[in-house]
Amino acid sequence: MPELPEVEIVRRGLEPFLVDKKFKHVELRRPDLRFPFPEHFTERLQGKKVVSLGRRAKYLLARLSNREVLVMHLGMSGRFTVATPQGRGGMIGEFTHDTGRDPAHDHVVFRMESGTTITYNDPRRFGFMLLIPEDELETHPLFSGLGVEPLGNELTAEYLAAKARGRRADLKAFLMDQRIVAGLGNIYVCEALFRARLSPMRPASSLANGAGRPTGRAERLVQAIRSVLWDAIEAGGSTLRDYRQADGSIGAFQHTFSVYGREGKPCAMPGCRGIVRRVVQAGRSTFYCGNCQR
DNA sequence: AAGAACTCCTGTTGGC
DNA sequence: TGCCAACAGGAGTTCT
Repeated sequence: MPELPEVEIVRRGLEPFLVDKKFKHVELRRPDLRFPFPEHFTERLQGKKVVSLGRRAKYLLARLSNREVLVMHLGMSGRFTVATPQGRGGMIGEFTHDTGRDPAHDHVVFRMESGTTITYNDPRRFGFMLLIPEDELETHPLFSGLGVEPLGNELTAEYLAAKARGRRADLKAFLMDQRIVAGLGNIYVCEALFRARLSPMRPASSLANGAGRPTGRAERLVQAIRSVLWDAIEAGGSTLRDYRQADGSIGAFQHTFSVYGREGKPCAMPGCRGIVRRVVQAGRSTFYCGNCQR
């Protein structure tokens, strides 16, 4: 599930229940996810207050009152559910992408002093949690090599061209590489390449000319990446299928993929008569229109 | 050093 | 209907 937009949506959903709140009790139901939990994980969290909840790439970063950072990655199937006791009826508010989750995969339960319970569920267990001192975050191996944030000022055509120069990898693989642009995944790479009308099989080096300057393709790609991520975040607000706000309102849900998962369907580009095709690159499905993506 | 293959794990889907 | 292979929104590790 989670690429940058989804992680950002999860961050926004968790923020009011975590920031300025203290961990009262943390329950681990297994010793590891993708990696073992840090030593004394529960003890190191209990009694600490969350100062802020941020995001870098696909990582959630909960800064704690003791200057440690709780780093959380959702992997492929990680999800959080928030349960809040409300009013006399004990009404439950839920923030989740999946009501039908199997409690057998509830691996971590955070009980906050506020009374909120936040449960981490992850069937495939590709997610993980770490505790890293705040001042070691930037130099930590997981973070030191990360590329630029696509929604920040650092993603420019010049940046992409400089990174792409001489690269023989496919454009698809280049964009999936977190060391280039941090936070893109299979869906949004496919969608961004569609918006930029660029073939996933084109060599990454074609984003730069002989002098290492960005081509028009690089300019288009930057705009496409930004727009698809912003649109996804905006629409993501409506993916909170089971989110009920205090007033009881429910978000609508909408999928607006142009190519992802649309093999065999007509291309969405106005005027294009192409059909969406699926190929496998580096073991991952790529969806694209061979007619208008060149 | 870059790039591709392999790996972790469980659940769902589509074809026979 | 049941069975089995393919596949799933990720990314570190290991190999060439």
